[in-house]
Amino acid sequence: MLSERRLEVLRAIVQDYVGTEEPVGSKALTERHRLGVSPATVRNDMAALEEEGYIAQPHTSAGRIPTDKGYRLFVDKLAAVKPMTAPERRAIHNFLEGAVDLDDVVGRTVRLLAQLTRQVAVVQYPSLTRSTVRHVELLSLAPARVMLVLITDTGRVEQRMIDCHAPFGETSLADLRARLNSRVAGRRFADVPRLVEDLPEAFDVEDRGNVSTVLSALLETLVEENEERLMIGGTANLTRFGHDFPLTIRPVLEALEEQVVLLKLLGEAKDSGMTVRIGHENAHEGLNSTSVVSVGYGSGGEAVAKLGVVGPTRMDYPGTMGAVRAVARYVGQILAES
Amino acid sequence: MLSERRLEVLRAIVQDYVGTEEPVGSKALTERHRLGVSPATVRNDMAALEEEGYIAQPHTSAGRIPTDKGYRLFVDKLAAVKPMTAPERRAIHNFLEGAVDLDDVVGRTVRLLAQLTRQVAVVQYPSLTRSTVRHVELLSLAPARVMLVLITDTGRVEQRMIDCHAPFGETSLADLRARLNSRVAGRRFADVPRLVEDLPEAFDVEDRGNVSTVLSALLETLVEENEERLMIGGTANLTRFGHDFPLTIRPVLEALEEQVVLLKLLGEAKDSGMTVRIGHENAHEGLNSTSVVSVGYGSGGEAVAKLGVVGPTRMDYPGTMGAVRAVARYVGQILAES
DNA sequence: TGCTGGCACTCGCCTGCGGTGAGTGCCAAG
DNA sequence: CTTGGCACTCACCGCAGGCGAGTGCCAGCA
Repeated sequence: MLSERRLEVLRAIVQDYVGTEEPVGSKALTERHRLGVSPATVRNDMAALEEEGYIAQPHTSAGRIPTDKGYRLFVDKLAAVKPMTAPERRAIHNFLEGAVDLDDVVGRTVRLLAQLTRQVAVVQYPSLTRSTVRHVELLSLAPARVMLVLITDTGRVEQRMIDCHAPFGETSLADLRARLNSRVAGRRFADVPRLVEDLPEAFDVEDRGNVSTVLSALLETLVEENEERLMIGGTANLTRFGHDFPLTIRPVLEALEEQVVLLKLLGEAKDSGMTVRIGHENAHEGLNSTSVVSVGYGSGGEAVAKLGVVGPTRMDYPGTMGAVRAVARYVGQILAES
Repeated sequence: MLSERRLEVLRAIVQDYVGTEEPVGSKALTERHRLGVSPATVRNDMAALEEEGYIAQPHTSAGRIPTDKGYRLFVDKLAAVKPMTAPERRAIHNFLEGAVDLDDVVGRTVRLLAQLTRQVAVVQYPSLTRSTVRHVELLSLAPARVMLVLITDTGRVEQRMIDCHAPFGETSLADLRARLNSRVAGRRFADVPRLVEDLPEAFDVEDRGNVSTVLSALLETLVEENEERLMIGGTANLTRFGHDFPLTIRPVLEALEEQVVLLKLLGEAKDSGMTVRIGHENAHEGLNSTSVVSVGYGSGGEAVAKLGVVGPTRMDYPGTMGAVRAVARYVGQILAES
């Protein structure tokens, strides 16, 4: 177990390195922090910390930089989430409040988060699977062609074209629309399959095929998890990444383009509370030199989706975590209001 | 006026520089191209070309690189759009054909374009203003709350929440829905205002206020040009930009994040035919070291939106233009089919 | 046992220096 | 108008030396 002072030294190293982006040495440490001991002592502590794998030196006779393990310890034990100041909170609220629809909410959130953290922001659209149905609309576009429009309580709209085997009469369609809505409106997605199971039986034989087609399209839309969308922003902040650019930045940009990767990334995070994945803790190789801070957000008490930021492992964790948490809270509020 | 050979020299310079990314000298030119003259002659020609502002040297005693003006002459007079090969065309078609909805079409297009050109691709969603109405749906969510859903012939869906002053009866709403659709379905957006002008008169006095509210919401949705969305992809290709990275890439990333900037960028392009904006021809400062190749695409003969790529001024213009044109054509086809 | 000051050592970074070579401009001759 | 020749420029490369931040180790002291 590390002594109290050694933890203090580690904290100082992380803070200084995050600030200066340069390896930090024993002398500089004692000057900038009131550790109450001499550089020589600090050197001994550093040697111990290095032995344990919390810090490393890029080359002999240079200062130390924290390792992923060092950051991990810092985040778990040494850092407190930095709360936003009152003016910041007000600014967040004002900025989000002006949103006119869901796209706008997500767009504003991503811009806000990128600006606050000066990092790349990722915001997942409120997920379908946990929300409830507000309305299902069926439109006849051609005799044997129906458009299904699904409206959720989060304001999201999903549409889908359905080709029927046989012409679908306007009255039957209206009938189906009415029955469908009376059964599923206000219900959770997960409950829908059970609720519509016996619907075809209520129809004439000649319509049952079409009804089933429509219902299965509806169910597909509901479970289609890969339809989950997200928005990213603040990629320009990647330029502040480090000196040895092209090599570091390229895989990150590539990873960010793959929605699948990002969704998995956010999905891996714990459902409640904040998750911080540091460097190699990220499964995706391209993100091995980045840290991901993510958290769930939702309109009620429950999380319906996640958001987070991607930045260099060398990031201001307390500040970033504070910003992420605050933004998640306010987005939840905004969604609950609308 | 420049002599035939000098134009030939300029073409050779552009081609070599695009290939090697290094200033090209007189000797290398005569070796790689069959100009039929000696290096000394080429030197004279180069001096003349520099005098006219078509090429420049980064520093004394280095080779020449084309200026924006040089590239301009190259694309206007010296380069032919390189047609795609048959296998490439097949690949494009196959790749786009699997799309299941509009989002997917746009997503596939942007990925395809980025991959083909190895540059940043930008695809605008089919624009509302030029398309036609397929269906208007009105849903009563609460007594005095209506959701308007607008479906276009390009498969795009726009929704909007409307707060009414007074409760809007279900039957009146159904009436409005029916009348509205009979008037505007299949009509162009531009014609809608004229077509619905006298609609309120057909309703009872107590409903007129609500009808007007709904209609003005519809009209707003129609003209709301800033609702235009677009998708970008291939940002990882920015890493191939040049050596002096951070400075070049940052403003480009920033510009790409501003949808407004991009929409304006595409909007400036000619309606038909391909547009190439080179370096400082781009109004936005951040894109002064990039070229933008854009073209309209559409489901019928008419363009409904634009797409294009953003890359370094030092790009393979014939190849890029060929790819952009081919992709635009096939997207048009796909949209027409669906 | 743990902290401290001292000391020799390492090694990345900066600077200055000459050599090299690609590329240029100019000129006189064909 | 083209061409070969020639002197000149200047970015780039490699090398050596000095500087300095930072380290590890050790002996002395509380």
